[in-house]
Amino acid sequence: MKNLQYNCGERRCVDETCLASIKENMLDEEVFLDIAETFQVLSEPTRVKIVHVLAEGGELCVHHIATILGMTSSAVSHQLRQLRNMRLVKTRKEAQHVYYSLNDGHIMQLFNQCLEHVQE
Amino acid sequence: MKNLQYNCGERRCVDETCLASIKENMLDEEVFLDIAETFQVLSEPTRVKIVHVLAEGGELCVHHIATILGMTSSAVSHQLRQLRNMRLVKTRKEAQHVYYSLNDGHIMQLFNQCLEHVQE
DNA sequence: TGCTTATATGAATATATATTCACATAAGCA
DNA sequence: TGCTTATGTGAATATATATTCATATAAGCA
Repeated sequence: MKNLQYNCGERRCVDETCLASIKENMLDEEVFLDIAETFQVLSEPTRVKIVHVLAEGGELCVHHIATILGMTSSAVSHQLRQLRNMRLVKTRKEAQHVYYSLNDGHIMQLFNQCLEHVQE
Repeated sequence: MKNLQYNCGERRCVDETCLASIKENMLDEEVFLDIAETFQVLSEPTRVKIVHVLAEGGELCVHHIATILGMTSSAVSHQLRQLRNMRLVKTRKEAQHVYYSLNDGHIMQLFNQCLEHVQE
């Protein structure tokens, strides 16, 4: 796999040959969609907060998350579905409760890195 | 600064004392907004593509970016404004052209990390 | 000076999506 | 069995935002 680590532009590139070469090096449309989708998960404050409280609480049911955030269970449940679909959280059912917890994955790495940056 | 690296939930937490403690450990609203805003920049395929072509081309004017992506200059310009506002790109004016290039920063680290994950 | 190109931007439109609301299901409990 | 609580979800609403369109400005050029 080609190394695609990106740095700041040191190169200068304006001729037609170069433009054609950039066009050829375009990744599949799907890759761009995947990247956008990944960032999209944490592009919403509510979902960011949910991830944070799960990191703090370890395992929490919908009602508790909603209480902590001061939101309705319904709103939280809708957002949890998205986090579930993106495998950012996992669930454990116990009686009438559904406990949510973080599902270790790539996105948590991004989250941690972003948190560090923001807190600098 | 408190260490806030998050792992999967090994802890179990359901009692009221614990809930109160989580509430106390909530970060400032602004932190959650900052994180969401950071991820928001790359949550859109067009902006992801622009970052990619700038990484390939080094320095490109609006028209060239638009040509490569098959979009109007206007649409690209609108998106570039957002990337500019978030300091993800920088500009250099030369005659009637405005050359855009990546502005090394935190978000590019996130971008590279995400690209790696997606390509696995 | 007039014409073309490059860029930027406000307004309008189209689309995506967060939250609310109403409601359904399932479990515990009196 | 009824009542309450926990969760999930479709539809409606409200809001955010991507793209288009019209237009403005600035630079190069005939």
